Amino acid sequence: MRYTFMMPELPEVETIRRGLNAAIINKQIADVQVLVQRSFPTFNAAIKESLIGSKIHDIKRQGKLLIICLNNKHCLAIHLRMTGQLVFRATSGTKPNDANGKSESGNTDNSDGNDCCDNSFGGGYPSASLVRQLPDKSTRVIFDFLDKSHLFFNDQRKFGYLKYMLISDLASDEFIRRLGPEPLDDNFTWETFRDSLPLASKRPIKAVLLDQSVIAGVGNIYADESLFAAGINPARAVALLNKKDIKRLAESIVCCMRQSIADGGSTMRNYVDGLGQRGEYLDLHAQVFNRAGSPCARCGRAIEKTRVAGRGTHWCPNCQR
DNA sequence: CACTTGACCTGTCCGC
DNA sequence: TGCGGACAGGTCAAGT
Repeated sequence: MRYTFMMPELPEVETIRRGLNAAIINKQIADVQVLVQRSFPTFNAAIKESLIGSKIHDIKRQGKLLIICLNNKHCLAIHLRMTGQLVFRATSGTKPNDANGKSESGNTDNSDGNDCCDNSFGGGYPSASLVRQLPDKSTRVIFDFLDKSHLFFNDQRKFGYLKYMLISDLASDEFIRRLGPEPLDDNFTWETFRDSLPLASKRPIKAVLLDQSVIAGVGNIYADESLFAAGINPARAVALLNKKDIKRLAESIVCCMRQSIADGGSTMRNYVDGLGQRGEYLDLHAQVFNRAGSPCARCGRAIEKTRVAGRGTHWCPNCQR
């Protein structure tokens, strides 16, 4: 089975949060199955007992971390890392005419609304033509709700994880405690960003943007895109940025992320043709990511792909100095 | 101390 | 067609 992947950075996680918010609030958990222990390392009989019977109360996000709050003072903190997905299915099983796999006509799924909400959150889910039966081999955790609907945590590469904890312990959680400012917070300003940057550092700005303690939620796509938008060479040392650069960069990060959320996030679709799935940021608005060799929208020179901070990095050598 | 690299995984793509 | 190897990216541990 081939399907698209979401690249879960802040806009994708926010898109998922909104979709789940519409789909699972107030649903009561009837059962939990952990198929791969490492995806939910602390899971045990006591946690299972605590989860069963609880209701989904709220869904929050901190950086790339999704937090499902329950009505029992606990929450599930979920990090999707790179290939994690949360897929809601209102009923179990697949569509009758899905039985022969991935026919091009699989749009049947969209026609009857809520039976499958793949496309509702994340954009990384299979397009309508690729509805797959769940669980599948990437399924790690299954939440069964009392109304017979399900939430699947799928994660091909097993890097993502679930954590069960008291809501009151969130603030002291080591991962959350270290997160830098949230670019989408109302009180986020370029000064906030500046104060969080290691201003004397010789590290490349791209590496620093990927550091979640500097700014929360930026990953490889939005690092590249916001550096392009700000006209800054990804390899430039932070110490060589001036006030104008920092200001432009802060604005670019916010702008790219807002645009991406409006587009439903980013989906890597190099495996399938698009058939109406969400997550169209890369198609509609990305300027450099995955566009090596294509002409720069600003100057026409070919976009290059190099390696910065050990990551594939896309940029325009002419526009980014 | 500052910074970089490798490990964790699995599936896909590319070249032979 | 099949196989091996490079590659993808978020985070943290280990290395320089």
